[in-house]
Amino acid sequence: MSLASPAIDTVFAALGDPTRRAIVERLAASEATMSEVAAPFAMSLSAVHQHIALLEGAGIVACEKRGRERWCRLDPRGLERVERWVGERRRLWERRLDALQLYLASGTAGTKTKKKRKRP
Amino acid sequence: MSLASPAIDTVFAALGDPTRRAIVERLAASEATMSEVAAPFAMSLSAVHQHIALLEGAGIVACEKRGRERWCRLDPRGLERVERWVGERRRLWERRLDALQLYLASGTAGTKTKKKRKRP
DNA sequence: TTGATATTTAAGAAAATACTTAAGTATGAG
DNA sequence: CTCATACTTAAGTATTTTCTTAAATATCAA
Repeated sequence: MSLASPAIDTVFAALGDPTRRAIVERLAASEATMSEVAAPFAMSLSAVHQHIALLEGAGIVACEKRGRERWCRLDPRGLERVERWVGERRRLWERRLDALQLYLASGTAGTKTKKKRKRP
Repeated sequence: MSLASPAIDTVFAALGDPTRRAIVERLAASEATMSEVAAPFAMSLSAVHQHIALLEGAGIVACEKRGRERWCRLDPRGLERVERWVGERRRLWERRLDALQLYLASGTAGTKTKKKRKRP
């Protein structure tokens, strides 16, 4: 029943493949059955099935069986986790850059890192 | 001289590997030389070198040689592209969900998709 | 029931990745 | 110049991933 979200590792690995990103792209437009998803690809249905299973395991896609068809749709929570992971790291680094800018602008550069130095 | 940014494909593939994400994580904290980056990992320096080269090729990390050391730091633009790609798809799908909610709430459900239907 | 459709599963070939070791090159210190 | 440090590069092995074919299973329709 998978209450815990899949390891972020799994999520990134899933998006690492171009076919799977194309599937995400397709499902961003609308939900679709497996055959519909598979149609544009030059590979067997079985291969696409495996890709979808992987996306499902990563929490990026959620599927539901209706009759003999499997309807697939995007699970925004999977993508959200990627955004958060990437965004957090980027902002962490950018804040550091900003701090450096301030530091350099303050004219303290070249003084090793003493507290403040009242100019002599 | 690489004016164009690397294919989004390359960027996602780069982040698909756990070691490389750990490197990103490390560099989000501060820039570092290759040896410093490599230190915590249980693999050869050569392997880490290859990972860093790949991250560089993907535009996620930017390096600069100072003397005999190679200093590496995060290039926020690489991560930003991932955020954008993922965010755009997620929002596209979520907007569609919202529209569906509205549609269902409007009491039009079950009427196939005619324009509006003034209630009879 | 019988046949067609829509997956699903299993097993293995093929291709791509991640690592290793070993042998380079470049730079700094003495 | 000589030695040690800090990477770099090349080549090959190992593992992982992707994709295929073939043989199920499940559902629908007549």
